[in-house]
Amino acid sequence: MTERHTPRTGFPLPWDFYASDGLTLARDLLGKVLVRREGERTAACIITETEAYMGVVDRASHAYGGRRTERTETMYRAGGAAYVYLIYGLYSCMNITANREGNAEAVLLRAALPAFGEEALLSNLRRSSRARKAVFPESPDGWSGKEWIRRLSGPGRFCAAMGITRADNGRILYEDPGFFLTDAGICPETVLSGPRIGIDYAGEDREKPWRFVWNAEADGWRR
DNA sequence: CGGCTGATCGTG
DNA sequence: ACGATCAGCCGA
Repeated sequence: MTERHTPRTGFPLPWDFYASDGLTLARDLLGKVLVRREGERTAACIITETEAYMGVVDRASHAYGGRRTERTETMYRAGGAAYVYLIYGLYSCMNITANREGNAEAVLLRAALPAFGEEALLSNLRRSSRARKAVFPESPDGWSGKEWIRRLSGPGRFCAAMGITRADNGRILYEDPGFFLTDAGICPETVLSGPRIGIDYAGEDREKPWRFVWNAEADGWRR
């Protein structure tokens, strides 16, 4: 858990990286590195799991049927914007918009591997756990190894670790020096797809295999 | 393990 | 009311 160097992983990915359709972007995001600077602190992680939400015709999408509200407005932005919303009154979920303005396609970030700034990631997780302490007095502590990685899995936990909240909604990932994606030269090989999680209400779109998981360990990634 | 449950609040 | 969730607990 020692910081050795700042990630010299190159430059923010440009706007056209996000210009493809949601399904393509969902796959392309695997292995990319999300970097977030907050003051002095920098945290970064490697994206390992995504879900595509395919606009106004997708029954699972917040924008289904062309729904345009204050919340969903961000989804209609051109590719490269962060769409962050609060779910169950407790957790933040982060999407990245895809395609052109008006398409309302977006990719939910569901899991990642810690890449840099583990001090910040860990303290963010501790803080978010503390919020639950009022209800569950026993606070988990001393996470390590497998347990630690597991804590970056799940859209809510991922956002909690990275410190992402609705304050980040609408940030443009290709022109924000404090919040961007970069290509670290990671090329995921072992990628599985399957149905999306938690969308039982989506009728015929429930089974669409629009969730993508990179099995990093199978490609030789160890900690 | 797997399945259930309750927390909690913005959005519509 | 309800949800693109999570953690804890219970039973097997």
